[in-house]
Amino acid sequence: MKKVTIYEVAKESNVSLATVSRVINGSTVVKEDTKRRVEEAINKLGYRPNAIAQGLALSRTTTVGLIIPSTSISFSGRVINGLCDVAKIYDYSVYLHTITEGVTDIKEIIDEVIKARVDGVIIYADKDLDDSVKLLEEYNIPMVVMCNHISSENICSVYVDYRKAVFELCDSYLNKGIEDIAILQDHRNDVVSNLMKTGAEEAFRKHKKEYKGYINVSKDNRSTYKFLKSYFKTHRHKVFVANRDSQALAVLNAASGQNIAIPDDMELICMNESKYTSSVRPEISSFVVPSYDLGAISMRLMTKMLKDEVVEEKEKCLNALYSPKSTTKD
Amino acid sequence: MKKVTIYEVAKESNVSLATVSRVINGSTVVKEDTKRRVEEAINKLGYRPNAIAQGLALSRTTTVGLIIPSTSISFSGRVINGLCDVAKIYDYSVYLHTITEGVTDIKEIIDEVIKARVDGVIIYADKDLDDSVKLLEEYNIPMVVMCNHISSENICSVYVDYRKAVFELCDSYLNKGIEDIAILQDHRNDVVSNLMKTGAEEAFRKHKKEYKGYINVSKDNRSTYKFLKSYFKTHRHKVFVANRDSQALAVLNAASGQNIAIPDDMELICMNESKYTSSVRPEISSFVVPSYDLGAISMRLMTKMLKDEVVEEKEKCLNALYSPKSTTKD
DNA sequence: ATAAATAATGAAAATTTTTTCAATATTCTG
DNA sequence: CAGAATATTGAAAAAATTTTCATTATTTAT
Repeated sequence: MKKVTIYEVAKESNVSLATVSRVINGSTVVKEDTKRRVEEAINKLGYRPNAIAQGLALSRTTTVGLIIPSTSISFSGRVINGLCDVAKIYDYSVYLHTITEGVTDIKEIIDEVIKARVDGVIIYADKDLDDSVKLLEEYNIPMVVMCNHISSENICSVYVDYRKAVFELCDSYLNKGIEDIAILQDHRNDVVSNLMKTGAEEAFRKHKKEYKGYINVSKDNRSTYKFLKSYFKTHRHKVFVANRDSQALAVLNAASGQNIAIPDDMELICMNESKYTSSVRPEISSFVVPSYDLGAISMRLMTKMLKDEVVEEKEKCLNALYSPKSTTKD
Repeated sequence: MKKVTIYEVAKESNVSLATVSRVINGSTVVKEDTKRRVEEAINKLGYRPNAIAQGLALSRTTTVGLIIPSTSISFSGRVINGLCDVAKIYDYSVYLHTITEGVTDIKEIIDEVIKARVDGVIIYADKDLDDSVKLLEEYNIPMVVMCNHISSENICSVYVDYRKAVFELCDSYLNKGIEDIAILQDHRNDVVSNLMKTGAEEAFRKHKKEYKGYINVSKDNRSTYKFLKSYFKTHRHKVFVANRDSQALAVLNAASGQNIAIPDDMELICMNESKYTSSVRPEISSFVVPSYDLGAISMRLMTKMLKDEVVEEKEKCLNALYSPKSTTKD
């Protein structure tokens, strides 16, 4: 089972390498007759072009590096899906590198990606990855940053406007005279939490008030649940905002345990809708975050940069759609 | 910003290409002094080897193609994590291709993977992908098949033994004289459902009974929920087994709506534990499926094949761990 | 029918690396 | 110190493509 190269195809069809190459790429016209001969040879021999050799000859790999944290995988999963689907449309391949917090050396990954000569890099950069972006910037490679707004000559960014989401949420409650809004904060200190913070504070400022409803918890859902169970023995809130879906479930369970009826005693809102927040009972409100789109749009922007199309918007802001708990009882 | 190649490094450090290559790869000893000179040049110029050229010269890319369906992304997500983590340890990169059912043309993906000259392919092959495996087989490329047991010269496989899990589950209930066990079946007709079927049937056969407790539902959770809501008006079961976590939640919600107490009136068991099945109330039992391990082991097997280590077991069977609902109230 | 224009093809260089084989330099042995 | 043995290095080929420039073949216009 020897490997068949362009040479064999050339010999089989009695033409030169150049002509075979032309048939493969459709770059120049070749006579209908020779084209057919070459194609027959390709099929007969089962020839598949070698992308590595092509990459070398063209200094182009039609490959995009994706660097993404492995936490919150169901979210990143949808991002990856969107990204891959669009990549496929534009004939790009995806080089995946996941980052396991505290384990992965990001410099190594960047080295890897640069070595692989990907045409561009898409990186999911919540707070922790800020300096990776800077590191990559030095290579002057086209980049799309997800989850953060940074842009420059070679960099586009796509993010979800959690600030606006929380602002509007708080604003509407404040308009109704409700100001007892709790926001769960874990200690990730990531972009999302910070945007939420800003949104809440802006809303309260608009109403000439100061926001101080943060409830600090750990990253671990189980201990968050335990904490809240005792917390609810002494504290109540009209509105409770959680970031991730698993946090929202922890709140829900802790609240139910203390006979806090949702939504009557307390509104529970999750910033990231998932199939779980939408199927749990009692039903809770949530923001539908366009995670698939986040990936899809990022990749689309990347293809634009790579194909030298004009990128009219270098920073793309996506809205989270508020989806109040369904009131219909089916 | 011109690109720096091995030539520039050679010139800068006054040695030949060959010597630079030797320093980079540590393949042969070079004099300590020259080695230092070369390394200085590499740092000074910021040289990064070109993996594409290396790939061409070596006919080896240290790259593994991963083909995985995009459905059930939180599960695949963990698989991907395990896989990437192990890949990193052995210095392999991952070429990701997701398959969107009904959208993606698998032949195209296989073409892509072959073109990219990956060193091996790992494919998640529940039923639908059987023929892709056959297609790939023709290329005689090292393969690991996840979720299915196929093995041959060049193929290893790793799967979770749902058959055994369901067998033991049913057997233990039958031993207690409980035989009213319902199993939810959607129409995916995938490997997992079939294994579950086999397990249940074997257990019942062992007790000289015939199993016929399947409840057929659609793939869509929302309609499953609606269906079950009316189903429970007229039917009751002692034990109810769901495959995916979202299905289990649908059962839970439908049952609660009909005042079926879990676990007192009905035991609910989910075959795939997730952070949701483990945090929902009332608590439900579930099998912990080692999805991370599934990916990690697959990649480890792949590295063994690629490094020509002996692979003692070509088929690796993983057990799902039964985790009955926690009885401790924290 | 011939010159001019155009279409189709091929030869060879270029892409960046590894590796083999040969050459040179160094160290050792007696 | 000569010759042998060994260590270190370099020249060139090889990997599979694309592309430029030149050449040959064909068509068009006169």
